[in-house]
Amino acid sequence: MNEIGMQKMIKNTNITLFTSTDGDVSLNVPLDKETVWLSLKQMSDLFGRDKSVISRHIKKIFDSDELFKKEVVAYFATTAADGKQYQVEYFNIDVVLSVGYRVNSKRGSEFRRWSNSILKQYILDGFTLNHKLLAKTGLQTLNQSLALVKSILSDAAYKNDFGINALSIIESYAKSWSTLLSFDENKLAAIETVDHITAVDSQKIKSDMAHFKDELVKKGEATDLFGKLRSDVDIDSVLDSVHQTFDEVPLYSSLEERAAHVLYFFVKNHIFFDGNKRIGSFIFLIYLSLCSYDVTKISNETLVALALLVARSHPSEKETIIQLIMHLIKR
DNA sequence: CTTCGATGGGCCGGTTCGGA
DNA sequence: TCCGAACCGGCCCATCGAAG
Repeated sequence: MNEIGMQKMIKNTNITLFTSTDGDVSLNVPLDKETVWLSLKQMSDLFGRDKSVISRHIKKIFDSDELFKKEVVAYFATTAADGKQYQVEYFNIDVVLSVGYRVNSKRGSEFRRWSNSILKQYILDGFTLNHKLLAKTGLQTLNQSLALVKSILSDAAYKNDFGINALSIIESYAKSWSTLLSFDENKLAAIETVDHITAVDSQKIKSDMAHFKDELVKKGEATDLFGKLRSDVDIDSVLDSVHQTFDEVPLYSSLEERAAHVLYFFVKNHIFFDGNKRIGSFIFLIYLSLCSYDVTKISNETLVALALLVARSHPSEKETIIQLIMHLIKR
């Protein structure tokens, strides 16, 4: 027995959950579905209070929606003292804990100290968990949750705007989580797709950009400095740089890689007096769409996050950032 | 009909809180 | 600081439904 007098031992299919310091109580409780179940009588013995007291606490717990009866109650056939079989209500460990925190008795205090010590240990264990293991567990849980939510949202009742948007957000989040986890571990797998390089129409990009600026100026969200070139480096030279070759072999072989560099160069090189992040994001989208990429797959939130990530990154992190962008827009 | 488990009413004692 | 109302947690007991 430990210092607060509790012991836990497996006994056949039952478990001796708790023995008080005075040794008065030893409960054999059924184990089922990875939890323990206690009847009203057992909780009454456990906490040293009348059954009506326990019953009233449980009623309040359910009335206040702290717990939901259908989730925490089970009925087990129980042989009573008279030898008859009764269908008795049993309450799982969630109810036992809730009642334990409400009951004002010596055993209730012992129980609270015991459960607090367990909780404290769980918290400490949680903090010392390996970070990567935690992240992977989170990803696994997320994927399982995603599958569940998908199945729910596939129901006809949820085939509305809300359902479609919710599913889209969850799917994007799951993909981002996975990518960011790899990013965090610095082991993003290289994307090796190779596609036919088509020159983009830089005049089209420039005219769209001018139109973009006009719209922002009209809305008061940009000044004349927006998009004004800072030096003799112009848009064409940046676009040309992502299409450059070495010994007739393209330096950047995939659309993802070229687009990632477009975003990176425009955001990072500060070639404009104002609006580098917005223009970089805008040209990034135009570039992708000119290459027949479905830009609707990229949410506004993702675009903003990418631009900020590029802007705040250290130049030494360039390759990692490029890989991250490539994964997030991977077809 | 008897026994048992669950529930609720009535009552009591202790605590909390607001007003004088 | 005192007092009374309100609230809470507890016990006792009656009642009801289930089981045999």
